[in-house]
Amino acid sequence: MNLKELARQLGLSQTTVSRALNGYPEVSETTRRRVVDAAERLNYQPNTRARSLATGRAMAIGHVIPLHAKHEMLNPIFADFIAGAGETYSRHGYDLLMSVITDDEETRTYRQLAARQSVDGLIVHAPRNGDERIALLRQIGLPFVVHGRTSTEDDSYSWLDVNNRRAFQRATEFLVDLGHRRIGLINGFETMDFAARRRDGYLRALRQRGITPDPRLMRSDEMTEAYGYQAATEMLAYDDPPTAFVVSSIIPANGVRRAIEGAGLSVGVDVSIITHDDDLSYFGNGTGVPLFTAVRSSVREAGRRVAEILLDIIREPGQGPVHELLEADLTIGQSTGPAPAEAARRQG
Amino acid sequence: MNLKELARQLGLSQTTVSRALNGYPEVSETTRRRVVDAAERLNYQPNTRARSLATGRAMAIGHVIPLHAKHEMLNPIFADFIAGAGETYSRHGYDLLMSVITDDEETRTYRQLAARQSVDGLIVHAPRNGDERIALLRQIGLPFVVHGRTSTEDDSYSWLDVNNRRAFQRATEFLVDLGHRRIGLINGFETMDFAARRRDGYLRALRQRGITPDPRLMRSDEMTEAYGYQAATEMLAYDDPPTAFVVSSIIPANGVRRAIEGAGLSVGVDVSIITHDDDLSYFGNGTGVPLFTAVRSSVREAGRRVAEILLDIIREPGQGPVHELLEADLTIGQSTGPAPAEAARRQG
DNA sequence: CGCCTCCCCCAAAGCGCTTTGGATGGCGGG
DNA sequence: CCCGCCATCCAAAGCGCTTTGGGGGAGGCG
Repeated sequence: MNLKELARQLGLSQTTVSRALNGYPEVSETTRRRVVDAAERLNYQPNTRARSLATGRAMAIGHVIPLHAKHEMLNPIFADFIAGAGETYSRHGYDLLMSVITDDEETRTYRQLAARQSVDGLIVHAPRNGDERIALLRQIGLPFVVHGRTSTEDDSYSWLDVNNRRAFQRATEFLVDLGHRRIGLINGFETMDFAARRRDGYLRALRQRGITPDPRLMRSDEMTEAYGYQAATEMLAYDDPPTAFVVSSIIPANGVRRAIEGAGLSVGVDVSIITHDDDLSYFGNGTGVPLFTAVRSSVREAGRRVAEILLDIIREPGQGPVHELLEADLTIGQSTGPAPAEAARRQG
Repeated sequence: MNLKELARQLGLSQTTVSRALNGYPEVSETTRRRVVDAAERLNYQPNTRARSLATGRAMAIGHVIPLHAKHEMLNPIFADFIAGAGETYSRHGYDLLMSVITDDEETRTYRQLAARQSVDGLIVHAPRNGDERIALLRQIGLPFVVHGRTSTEDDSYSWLDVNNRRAFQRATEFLVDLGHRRIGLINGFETMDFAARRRDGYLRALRQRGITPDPRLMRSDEMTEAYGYQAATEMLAYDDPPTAFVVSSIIPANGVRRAIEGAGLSVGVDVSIITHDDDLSYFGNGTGVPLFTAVRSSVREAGRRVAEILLDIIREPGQGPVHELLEADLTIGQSTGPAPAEAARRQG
C-alpha cells in the first residue's frame, strides 16, 4: 500500500492525502477523518526512504560503536544507555541506527554516515582524553552530543556528564571521615576521560585531608570482576594494606569483595568498599539496605537526556552548545564502616 | 556532493558514473578508474535513502527491543549479541536499526517496520513459550531469524539456538557423578523458552539417575545477583539443604557464591556450583582456572551467526528454513567438587 | 448579480539514485 | 566500401514521498 494507491481508493489526490495525514491545515476535517480512517484500515504507512528523500531529514540518530576498544561495546552500561536513548527516539519518531565497527574504521564511518545522509545527528560514546572525534565531527558538520567530556577545556560542543570528580571526591572523603587513611583506588582505564576525572576527585580528597597519595594503592584497568579481585588481592598482601577501597564500578567491586573475603576479612568491618554504581538494572545493588555503599547515577536516565538534548539541537539548530552535569547520589550500604584502628580506639 | 554533480564534473552521464561505481561491465576500465578516483577525492557517497528507494532494498536489519519486559533489554547478554550481529552487518554493508519500545507496542512496531519498508529483515530476541511473534512475522512476510526457539514444535521458521537442554542435562549429570543428590536449580524465567528447556535438561538428568526432583529446590526468576543470593540462602537453610547448584547465568551464580560464603561454607568444597556461562566479555570467568565450572557458549558468536543466516536468507529467498543448534562446552573450574558425604566416604 | 475571498483540493516538480532501452562510433569481415 | 557488431556511453523513466504554485467552487459583500 502506497500513497498513490491510497489516494486512488479514496478518490483524492496524493497531495491531499499526504497533507491530511501530516496535519496540514489546508484540508477539511471531514476529509482528514476519511483519509486517516482509510490509512488505518489499509495499514498504510509512508515509506521511510521516500519520505526522508523528499524532506531531506533522515529521522534517524547514529550510534557508532568501535569494537576493538573493548572498554565500550561490551561494557554493560552500554545496554542501559541505549535503552534510555532508544526509548526517547521512539517517542519522537526517530530511528536508532547503530554502526558496530572495528576501531580503525571510526573516522571513515563518521564521514560515511554524514555523506550518505543516513542520520540527522550522532551520539559520541565514551570520550577519551583529548578525543579527536570532536574535531572530526565539528568539521563534518553533523549535530552531535557527547556522553561524557573530553579533558581539554573545550566547551564548544554539547555534552552531558556525571560529575565524576565530585562523586569520587565525596566517596573518598566519606571513607576518610570514617577514619580510613590507606584507601585503594580501583579505577577504570585512565585514558578514558571519566576515569581521569575520578582519579582527580580521589586525589583531591586525599590532599585536602592531608593524606599523601600512594601510587601503589592506585590501579587502572578494564573494569572486570577479575580485575577487581586481582588488584585488591595484591594490595591486601602489602605490609601496609589499605583498609578501604574506592571502586569505579559495581562489577569490579564484586571482585574486590571476593578478594577481601578470600583473605579471611570481613567487608564493611575489616575493609570497606565504596563503589561508583551506574545503576544498571541487572546488577541491582540489592533490595532494602544496599550491599555496597555507592555514589550512583542512572545510566539509563543519562541516555534519555542525551537523546533529548540531541533532538532539541536538531529541531532548533543555531543555539549554543548545551552542557548538563549530573550529580551522583551517595547511598550508604553495608560495605563501609569505621577504619579498624579507629573502631578499636572508639571501643577501647 | 551528489551523483549529478559528480557526473557533471567528470563530463559523464549519471548512468555511467553510477555503473562505474557499482561495478557494472558496461563501462571501460579507464573510465571506471577515473570515476572511482574522483568519487574518492570528492568524498562522494551515494545517498542511502535515494539508493534504497531506487533499488527497493533498505539495506538495514531491524532489532526490536521491548523494554518493559526487563528480562531482555537490560540483560547484559544483549550487548554481546548485538556486537556480534552488528559486526556482521557492517561487513556486508547493512545498517542495524534498533527499535526500543514498550512491550505493548511490539506488534505495532513490527507492522510499522514492514509497512514503512525500513528494514529488509528482522532478528527476534528472547522467544517466549509459544511466542506469538512468529505467526505475526510470517503473516507480515518479512524475512526473520529467531535467536532461540519457541517451545512448540514448529520448525517452519529459521532459528539458531544453544542446546540448552543438553547443556543442563550434562551440567546436572556432572554433579550427580560427583556424588551430589540434592541439587538446586536457580533458573531464569520459565516463560522464556530457553529456561524451560534448561529445566527439562535438569529434570531429565535427575530422573535418569534415579533421583526424584524436589520442587523446593527449583527456582525461576529474573537472573540477577540478588536473586541468586536470595534463592540459595533460603535453600541452604533447609533441614536437608542442597550440596550443589545448577545456575542459569554467571550473574546469579555470583549471588549463590555470596550466599554459600555467607553461610560460612566453602564453594567447591561444601557446596558446588555449576553455571551456564553466556561467555560475556565483561564477566570473564577469571583467567587461568576459571572461577566457576560452567557450560558455556559465546553469545557474540551466536550474534554473528544469526546475522549471517538472515543475510543469506535475504540474498537467497525461497530456500527452506535454517536451523542451527550450538553445543555448549563444559569447562571445569574451582566451584565444583565431590559431594561432602561422598568426600567423607572416600577419605574414610 | 457580479466579484472577491476563502476553503479545499490538485497537477506536477523534485529529492538522488538505479535501470531500461536506446544511440553512437570504431572496427573487422565480406 | 558497406554492414553489422561490440564496446561505451547516455536520456529518461521511475522508486514513493513532500511541496510549490495554482485552480475551481461556495459563500459573502457591495
